[in-house]
Amino acid sequence: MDSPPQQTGIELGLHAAIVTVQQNQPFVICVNPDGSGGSEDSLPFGKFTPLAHRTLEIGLRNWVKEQTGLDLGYVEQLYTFGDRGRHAQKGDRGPHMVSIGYLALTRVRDLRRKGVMRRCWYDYFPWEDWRAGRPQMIGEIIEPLLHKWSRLPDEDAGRRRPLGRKERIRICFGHDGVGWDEEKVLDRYELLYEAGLLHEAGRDGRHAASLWSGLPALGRPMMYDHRRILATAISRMRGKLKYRPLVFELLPGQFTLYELQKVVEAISGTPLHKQNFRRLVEAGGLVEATGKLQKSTGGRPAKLFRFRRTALVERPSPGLRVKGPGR
Amino acid sequence: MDSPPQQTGIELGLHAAIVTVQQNQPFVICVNPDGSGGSEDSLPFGKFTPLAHRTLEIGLRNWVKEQTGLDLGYVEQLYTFGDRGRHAQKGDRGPHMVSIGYLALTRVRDLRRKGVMRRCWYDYFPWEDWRAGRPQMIGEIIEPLLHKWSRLPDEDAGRRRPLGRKERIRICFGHDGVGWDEEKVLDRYELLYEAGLLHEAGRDGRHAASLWSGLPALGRPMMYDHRRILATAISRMRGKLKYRPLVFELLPGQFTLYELQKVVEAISGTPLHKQNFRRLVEAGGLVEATGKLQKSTGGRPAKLFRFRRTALVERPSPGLRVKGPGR
DNA sequence: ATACTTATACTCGTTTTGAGTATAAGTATG
DNA sequence: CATACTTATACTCAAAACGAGTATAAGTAT
Repeated sequence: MDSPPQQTGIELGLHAAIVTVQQNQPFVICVNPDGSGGSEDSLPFGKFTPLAHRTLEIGLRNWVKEQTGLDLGYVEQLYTFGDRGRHAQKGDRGPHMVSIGYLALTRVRDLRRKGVMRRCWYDYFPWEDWRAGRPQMIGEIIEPLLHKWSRLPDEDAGRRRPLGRKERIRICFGHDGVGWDEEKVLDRYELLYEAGLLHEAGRDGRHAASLWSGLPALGRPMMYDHRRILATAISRMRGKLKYRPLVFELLPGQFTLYELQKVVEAISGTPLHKQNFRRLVEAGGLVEATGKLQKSTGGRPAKLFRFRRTALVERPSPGLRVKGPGR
Repeated sequence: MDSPPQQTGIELGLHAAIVTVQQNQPFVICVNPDGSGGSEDSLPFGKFTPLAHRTLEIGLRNWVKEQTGLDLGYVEQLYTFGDRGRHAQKGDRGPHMVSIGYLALTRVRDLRRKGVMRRCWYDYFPWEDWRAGRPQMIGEIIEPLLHKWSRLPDEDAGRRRPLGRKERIRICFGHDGVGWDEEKVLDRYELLYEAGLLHEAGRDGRHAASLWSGLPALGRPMMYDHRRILATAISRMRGKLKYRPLVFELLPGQFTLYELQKVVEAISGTPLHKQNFRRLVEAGGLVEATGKLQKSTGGRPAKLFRFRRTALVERPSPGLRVKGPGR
């Protein structure tokens, strides 16, 4: 017998984008559901069960602990995703799935759990890494395809879209006098999604995949809408970096200013002027010298610093007001 | 017979903090469930039913339309609230309620619907309006009570609370060299809540209301956790104002720079230097003169301006980088 | 000893900001 | 219609912040 015709209810999923930085690379922690097979990467996630978990965040922490063995430190809610068809991949007619995405920061050193791994987030968003200059793929692959798309008929024009496709491309990818805004990670993801250039868009049936036949994959795809959640996480981190001392969650207790800079660059995806970064940080009062030195720099030993927790009390928005390369 | 022992499921509520500005006052739109009786104000809200609504936002728009008659323009998701006991007021053992809060902006002129009204948001948060200087109630009522609270034993100390109560009070209310940060609306709400100084805290059972017997109500309470949602909305608006052209959603098509300033002041709750505000706005390129004049100023006629939609294309973060009075 | 590395300090011209003063162009009042 | 009063707008000026360097310090590798 079939299961009874269950009233279509709602299930809440909790999803974590767990970020860590190592060797100057920003990583996100992934799980690969079928062991290590060919399936797509997925963020750790699980269902919220109000009977078991007093709060959403506790539920998230439990799922992450169970799936990855990690105890999370800093956790922040990002966004709730609830569009119908989000789980179209499954094709099931079960209860409607609504997902809450979280950003978590950690300093994890090794992941021993099988099926759990970290991956550089620029594997998923190669166009977001400007540390070595503008990525070639933007000019060579993305922009030509987007401009082709911008000339196709646009059924959405006008309706809730104050800007045309061409303008959106300019804003997102920075051209013709518009600068690159490293915070627009989600906008860029959504533009590429809408243009049908991402693998996920095919699942959604939004655009005939045939339109872009032979398209090289733009970044590594993820399960469901997990890449969108990750894009949201990166956007949030890049923005919040500037007015909240988030970075220190990713650094050890003591660090050199250059290490700090490299972490900020890894997250923001832009190179920074070393001398001015140092001036900014020291003037900001977020940090204090420990009196010790780091010898293994290869050159002059660097002073070690620590985060001044009390800085939170002194400054209205204690972040690293870094600015990218501008236009 | 009782209803069958229903498996405790999840219900998703959609809540809207609808903001509008009139006569230099920021308003939020409320509904009073029992007609216009003595019951507490509530934000428009309703259940998300995936069968009826394709997306969460569509669901929200429908509920708002049904309850208030308003067609919303700008809508933005704020936060998802899911703690157990949020609806403790009801005391029911039904399905667990999770709520998604939204911020909406509108230029509504008149609300004709019965039971629907607008109310100045500083009725709920009188300590947030610094336009005429530091509100007296902070020094005379809030701070004395908070300091009394800070001397009580703190069971949370250390655990997930890097800062002590005294430091949190200083950060939130700006004292001893710490400036007032108008964006910390939610932090202040939560501090007052934790201290048991808000009416809502009594419902939660967190603090014996008797501790503060004879306490004058700190701001007007709202149903459930609606005041927390409103605090989140105000925080978000005050922050986003600075890097997104939100204000223009609240202004008519044409406006003088002084009107623009008054709207910004109403939202941020701080006074601004008129000449510098004008310089900032004109330099920002967000606005262009229409060539017409507003005569009814009482003095020299003011030029009328309009929002330049294309400014979005030119600037990386096109907001009004206003700064409050600082410390 | 010499070249090379990285860290740190200082300089300098430009831009932005805070806080004004000065002037323009109306209305209200005697 | 002269005068005071109102509000709008323009301009000034010193302080601070910023972008892009040069200079110097203190190590390692050969």
